[in-house]
Amino acid sequence: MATIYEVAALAGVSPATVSRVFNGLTVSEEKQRAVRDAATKLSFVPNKTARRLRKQSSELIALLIPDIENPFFTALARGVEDRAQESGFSVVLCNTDEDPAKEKRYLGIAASEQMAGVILAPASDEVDLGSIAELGRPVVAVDRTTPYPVDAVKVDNRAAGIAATTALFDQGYRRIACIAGPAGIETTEDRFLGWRQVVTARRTATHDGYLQHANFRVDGGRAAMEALLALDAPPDAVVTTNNLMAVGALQALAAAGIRPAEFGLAVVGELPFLTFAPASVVEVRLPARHLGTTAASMLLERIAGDTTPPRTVVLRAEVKTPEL
Amino acid sequence: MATIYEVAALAGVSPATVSRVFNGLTVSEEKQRAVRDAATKLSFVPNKTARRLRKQSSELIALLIPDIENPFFTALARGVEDRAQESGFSVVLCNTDEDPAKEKRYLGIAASEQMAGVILAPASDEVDLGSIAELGRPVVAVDRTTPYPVDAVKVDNRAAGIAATTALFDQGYRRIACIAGPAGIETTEDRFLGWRQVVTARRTATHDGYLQHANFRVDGGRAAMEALLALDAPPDAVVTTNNLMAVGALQALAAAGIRPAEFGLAVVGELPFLTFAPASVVEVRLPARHLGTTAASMLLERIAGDTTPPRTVVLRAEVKTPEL
DNA sequence: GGTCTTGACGAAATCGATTTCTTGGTCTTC
DNA sequence: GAAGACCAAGAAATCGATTTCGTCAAGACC
Repeated sequence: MATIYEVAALAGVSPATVSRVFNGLTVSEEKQRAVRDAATKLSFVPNKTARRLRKQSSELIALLIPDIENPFFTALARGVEDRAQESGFSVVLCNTDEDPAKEKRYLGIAASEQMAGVILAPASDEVDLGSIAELGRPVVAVDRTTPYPVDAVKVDNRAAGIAATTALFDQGYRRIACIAGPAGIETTEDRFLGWRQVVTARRTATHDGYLQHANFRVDGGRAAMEALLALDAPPDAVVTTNNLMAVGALQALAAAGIRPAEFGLAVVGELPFLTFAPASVVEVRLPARHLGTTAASMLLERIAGDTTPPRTVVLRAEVKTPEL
Repeated sequence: MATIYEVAALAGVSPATVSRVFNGLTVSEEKQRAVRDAATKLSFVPNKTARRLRKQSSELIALLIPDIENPFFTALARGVEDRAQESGFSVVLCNTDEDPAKEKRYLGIAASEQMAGVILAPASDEVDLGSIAELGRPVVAVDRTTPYPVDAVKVDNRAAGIAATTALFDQGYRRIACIAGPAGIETTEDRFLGWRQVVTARRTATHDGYLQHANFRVDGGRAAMEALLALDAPPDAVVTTNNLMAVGALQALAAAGIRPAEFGLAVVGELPFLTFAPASVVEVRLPARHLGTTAASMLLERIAGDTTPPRTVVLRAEVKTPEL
């Protein structure tokens, strides 16, 4: 790999001039041509590391997501990537695995790699943005918010929970349970509050076991649904607060020999890779990709120097009731 | 962010000594303690960029995959990540989108960011590893191979295709079609050859349209299945050469009102997020995660200085026939 | 013609670590 | 006790870019 010095020597100019050519500063026509010729001849590519050391920043943005195997987050990642790409930034994807320790590690890496900024779907409330913040690097929280005064892009989760539950009610179900995620995680908390609000207001039947907490994954949803079916007065419908738990719930229903139409299911999120006609499931579709592009746009504005006070953008989910 | 100079000043030693402490070289007990105290007091973290500029290499490995929304590749990524993590390396995930241009861009980034190595699931045959190779950075091809003399980890795709087709034959199907991926991609090519071998050897019924080429995604599988069903002599079973196309095929079957048991389906890969009892589908499970860990192990060995000739590791897929 | 502004561009400093070179001191060894 | 071996540790070079500073020349203006 050729360096700027070799290019300079070949072109008969100083390294400074080569740098100026590559950074679009004023250089005379002829030297410019000489430099470019020399550069192509040596197939010169500026060393990003050296540049970064000098400039104290890079064209890399870190994206921290809690579960890379969840299609919601990969769709979000696509959004971030597409937007970043347009501005010449590259995205480093980091899988925190819902683990605050891993999250911390990656934030440290983002700092010591002098990445230009961070987009973060926090694994927990006690995320520590101190190290990033004191470097002055912008951070955008996505999907979930943080206690720090940073930009955020989220979904109106309460409304999504309400919409999901109301849709089931409107279909005639009157014993509506809820499979929520781990307690303490904001998104699932709000969606579950939406459910409770509707259930309370409409005075549907209820039962101690109608609220199940599960992990955010398929197995959690399956176990929760099995628990619901084992109640003496089982529900006739259920709201799951994320996509993967809905998959688990459907698996449990299938295993119990219950056909989709007999049992109402509403999911906050989208059922991934559905293989049967999904007409019988209410999906409250989250704008995953849009969350990503929005977060990336906000981050890029900050990187470009925007210093207005932190904003929080709230996107709406789109209800897709089955055509009956 | 404190620098090594500030630590040195506070500890009353030279920067060189601080560096030595952090790199485990011989330093007297007392200076070592002084340095560590100063470092913690200033919460010093070595600047990775400066280190990289000097050492000409980093603890970052690039993983280039063609489709981040395909669960096969995310599982593979998990494998890479887990293994890399153990050795203190971080993984930069790059989504090439099956696009040779994007792939090239990311390879350039990997080079100019002086990443320690690259794990690559090539988007096409004409991948250009020149820039990486001339830097002497190790490359491991995963899932698909390249024309370059580099390490590779792959699956015995031919055997997988044979296994899938044979399983359908054994279940009694005699009109077995194949939905293959885009022509020219090695994995799908080999799987399709496996299918053809069985179909020819067992002399099952055949038809011009029994081989469908589709893109690697859900919509491709669906379209291909629709085309199959529209034939005058439609097949009674189908082998799909990847996971997402199987999802599409199942969707098309469901839309046509054909129940799983009436039509044989074998998939090379795993059906993601299945919501019905999958007993009726033959899955030839690919060791996605294992591909990732193996590739990462090989790469890490190369990074550590292994200079033995390139190896190709071939893993076997595991057939999971439905319990009838 | 003389002073002032302007612009191109080279010399050298800089970013923050690692690593080579050097020095001064301690420890062996005959 | 002198010579050689060895070791801790500071001084300075180095990695490859960017950027400040200063110089020199050309053009503007009175």
